[in-house]
Amino acid sequence: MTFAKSYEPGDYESDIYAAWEAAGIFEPTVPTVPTDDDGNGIDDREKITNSSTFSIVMPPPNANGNLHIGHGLTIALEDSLTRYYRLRGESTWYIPGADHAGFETWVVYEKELEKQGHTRFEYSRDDLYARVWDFVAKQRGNMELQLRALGASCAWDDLTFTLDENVIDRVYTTFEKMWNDGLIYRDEKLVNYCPKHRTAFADIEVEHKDEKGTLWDIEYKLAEDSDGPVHSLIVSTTRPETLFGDTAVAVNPEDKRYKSLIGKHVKLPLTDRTIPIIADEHADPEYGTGAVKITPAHDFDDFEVGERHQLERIKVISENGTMINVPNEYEGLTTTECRKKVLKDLKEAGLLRGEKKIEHSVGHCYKCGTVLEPMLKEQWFVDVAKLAKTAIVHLENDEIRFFPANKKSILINYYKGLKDWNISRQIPWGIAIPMFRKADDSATDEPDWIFDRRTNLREIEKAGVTYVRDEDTFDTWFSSSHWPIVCTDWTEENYNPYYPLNVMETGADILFAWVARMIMMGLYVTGEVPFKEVYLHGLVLDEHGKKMSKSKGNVINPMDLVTKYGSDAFRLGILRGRSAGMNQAFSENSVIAGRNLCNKLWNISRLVQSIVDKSEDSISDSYTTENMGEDWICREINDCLEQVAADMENYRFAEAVETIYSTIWDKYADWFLESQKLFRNTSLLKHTLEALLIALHPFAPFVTEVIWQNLSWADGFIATKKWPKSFEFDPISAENFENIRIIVSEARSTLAALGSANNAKKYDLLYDNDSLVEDNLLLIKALLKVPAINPLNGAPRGLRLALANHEVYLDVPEKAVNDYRDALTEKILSVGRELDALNLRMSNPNYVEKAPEHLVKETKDAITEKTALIARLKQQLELI
RNA sequence: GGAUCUUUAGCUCAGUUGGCUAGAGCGCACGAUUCACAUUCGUGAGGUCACUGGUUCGAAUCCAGUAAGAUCCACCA
Repeated sequence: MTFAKSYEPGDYESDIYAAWEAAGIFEPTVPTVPTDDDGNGIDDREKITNSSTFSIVMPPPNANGNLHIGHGLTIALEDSLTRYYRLRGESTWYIPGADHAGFETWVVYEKELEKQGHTRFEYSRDDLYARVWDFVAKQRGNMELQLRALGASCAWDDLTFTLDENVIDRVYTTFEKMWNDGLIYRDEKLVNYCPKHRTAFADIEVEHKDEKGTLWDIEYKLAEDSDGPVHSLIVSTTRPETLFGDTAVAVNPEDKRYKSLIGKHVKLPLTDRTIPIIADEHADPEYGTGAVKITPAHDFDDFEVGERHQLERIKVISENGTMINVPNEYEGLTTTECRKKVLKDLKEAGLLRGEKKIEHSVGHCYKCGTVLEPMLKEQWFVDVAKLAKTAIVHLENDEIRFFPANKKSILINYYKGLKDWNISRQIPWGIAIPMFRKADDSATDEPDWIFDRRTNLREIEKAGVTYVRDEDTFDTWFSSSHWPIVCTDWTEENYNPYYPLNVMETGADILFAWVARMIMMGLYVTGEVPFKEVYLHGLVLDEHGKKMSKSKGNVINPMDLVTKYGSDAFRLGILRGRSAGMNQAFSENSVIAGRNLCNKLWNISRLVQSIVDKSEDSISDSYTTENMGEDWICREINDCLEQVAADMENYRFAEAVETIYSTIWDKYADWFLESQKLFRNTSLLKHTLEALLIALHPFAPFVTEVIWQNLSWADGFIATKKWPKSFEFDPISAENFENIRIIVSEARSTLAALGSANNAKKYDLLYDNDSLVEDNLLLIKALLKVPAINPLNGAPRGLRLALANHEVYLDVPEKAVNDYRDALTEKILSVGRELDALNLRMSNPNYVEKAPEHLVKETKDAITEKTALIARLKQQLELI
C-alpha cells in the first residue's frame, strides 16, 4: 500500500475493524477459570494470578435501538481504557452487552400493537413475551454495527444479552437466596402506577415536574352536635375525586382550634359515611385551614397516617384509571370526569368553599408523561436495610475509588435514606418472577407462596397442591444489578481473575439506579465489591450547553459525525475538554480538530515512509541519536509517554489526548521532522513514529492501525503491540536543541514584527562569538528560512535579537532598524515590568525566608537574565 | 426543604498537593506557499480567573459569604 495524499477514514475503517475481529485480538488471553485434565473448572488461583488482567463491562445499550451521543462518549472512554491496558500487556476483557430494555421496548411494542388495532389484553403473558422476542430479534443488530463503527474492541463472542439463560439463572439464584434469607416480602403498599402502561414503578423512576394546579376547599360538616363555635371542618385538596376514599380527617394535636374535636366525626360529603377526626403531626396548622383529609389508598403521606392509626384503605381508583367503590353515579368515570362531577355536586350542595391556583410537583411516567397514580398494590419488595448497610461499610473502607471522588459520599448518603425496593413490574417483557401462589385455599397448611424456577409453566403442582405463577416480571434494575457477575461468568466454585472488574464506567445519572444496586448485589452474591473503581461521565449537552432532547430538535447523532469526519475524529473530539462527572457541551470543532490530527499523523507517516524508502540503511532494531534534535525528540516523547500513563491512571482522558496531540504536532512535526529534512536518522524515525502511533492508538485506533498496516517495515497489528519503552538520549544535547528553538522563535517573531513592508525574509542572520549557532548553521538556516547566516566580523550592526545568552543579529538596513525603534522600546518596557515584579518579590524578606529554596533560586536567576537582556536591548536602542 | 456541581479569552474547555509572564482547540487579524500535509506553515491580538471579605511571603487554586446557572434527592393536603 502507498500513502494517499490525505487520510480518508471512510476508505479504511470497516476493513480494519473486520481484520481485528477476524484475528480474534479482542478476546482475553487468560482464561476465566483454569481447568483440570478433564477440562473441568478448578479453583487454582496459582495458574492465573500470575498474569494481570483488565476487565470492564459495557453498560448494555438497548438491543433493538440505535446508539446516541452518550453511547458514543461511553465507548470512547471504555475502549480507550481497554486498548490502553491491552498495549500495557494486560489480558483485557471488554465485555459487550445488549439490554432487553424492559419498559422502553415494551412501550415501543405496545404502540406497534395499537397501530395494528390490537391491545395487550387480547394475549396471554407468554404470548406477549414470545411476540416481543420476535419483534426484538427482527430489529436487532443496528447497535452492534454501530459499536463496531465506533471501534469498540470488545469480545463479541462473550456478548451478554440481559435475557440470556445464565442471566436469568443467576437472578433466580439470588432471588431464592434472598427469599430464604427473608429479604423478600410481599406487601400491599402504595406504588407509583402509570394507568396508561398499567405498571408500577420504583420511586427512582418517577419524574417529578412542577405543575400549576388548583387547591379546593371543601366543607366537611361535623356529625355530632358541637358546643363550640366550630360546626364544620374545611379541608383543602388538589384531588377532590379521591374524597370517596377518605377514612379520616387529621388535625395537628397541638392545634388549639381543633383540640376539642379530636375523636369526633364528620360527614363525608356526597356520601352517607361518617369518618373520624384524628390527631396527627402530618397536619400542618400553618397550611390552609390546618385540617387535612386522609385517603390512605391514594396518597403516600396519607398511607403512612393510615398505618399509624389503623385506618381502612378504600381503593376508589382502579388499575385502568376509573372510579370504583363509589356511589353509583360516579362509578366507572375516569378520574378527570369524576373530579368535574364531584366539584359540580359539591358546589350545588354548597360545600365548595373556595379555590386557589397553586404550583406543586406531580409525579409523571418518564416515558409517556401520564400523571402517575399512587396505587394500592400487592408487590414483591426487597428489604434493603442490610444490603445498604453492608454497602456503606465497604465504601467507607475505601474498597472502591470514585471518579469524581465526591460521588462516594453522595452514594453513602443515598444508602442511608434508601427505602425498600419494589421489584414487581406488570410488563410481560422481562424476567418472570419465580414465585407461585397457592390456588387452593383449602390446603391451609401449605405456604401461600413458593419459589420455583419453572416460570415457563403457568401452573405447577407441589405436594398435591396447585400453585399459579405470579404474572409480574422483575424490575430490570434487579437483574442488571448482577451485570458484573453475569458478564464475567463469576461462580461460587471457581476463582475468576476478571471479578471484581477493574473499573465500572457509566453515566453519573444512573449512580443510584444502577451503580448503587450493583454494589449491593455484588456484595450480597459474591461477598466482594463488584468493581475496584468507578468512573462516571456526565451528560453530553448540545453546543450551547443545553440538554439534548428530541422535542428540542438538538439531538446530535454520533453516526453522522463518524460518517462525516471518521470514527477517530469523533472519539478524539468527544473526549476533548471533558472531565469526570461533568455535564459538558459538545463541540463539533473538537471533532474537526481530531480529524485534522488524524490527517497530520497520516502525512507525518507519509514523510517518514518516504525517507525510509529513499534510505539505503538496512532495517535495524536499534537506534542511536546523532544530533541535538534527535536527543530532544527522545526527551519529549519520554515525557509524553510518562504523562499519558499518569493521566490514564487517573482517568484524565482529555489531558492524555492533549499531551499526545501537542507532542505529535507541535514537537514531532514542527521541529523534529523539519530538522530531519537535513539529518536523516531512519532507524530513529521509525522508532519514534511507532511510539507516537502506539501512544495515540487507544484514542484513535483506526488511523493508527491503517498507518501501521501501510508502513513498509511494521508487522502485525498495532492494537496488540507493547507500550513503548523510554528512549535513551543525551540530556545536554537535548537542551541545546531547546536553545536553538528559542533562537529561531525569537528570530521569526522579530522578522514578523519588522513587517511585510520590509520584505523581512530576505535578511541574513549574523552571530558573534556563539558556538551553538556556529555549529548549527545549516539547521538554523533550514528552520528559519533565511538566505544566509554569517559571523558578525566587526562592529555590531543590524538588529540584535532579544536573547539574554546569545549574540545574534538580523542583518537589516538602518532604516528598518529605525522602524523597529518603537517595538524595541515597548519590549524594554515590558521586560522591565517583569523585572520589577521579580525584584519586588525578592525585596520581601518573608519570601526569601519562607518560600522553597528552588523557587527563590529561580527568581534570582530570572533577575540576572532579565537584567542582562535589558542592558543589551538598551545598548541596541542607543545604537539606533 | 436537603445536597452536589459550575462560573477562567468571542465560543467550548484545561489549569493535579497554593509558586515563573494563567494555557489549548476553534474563531479572529497579519503574513507565507512547487518539493509530507490548505484537513498546511509562521506571527500576533484577545483574560479585573463571577463578586466581597479572610488565611498566606504568595490565591484562578484554600476558607467564609454573595450572585447567577445546572443537576440530584425529598416534599408540597
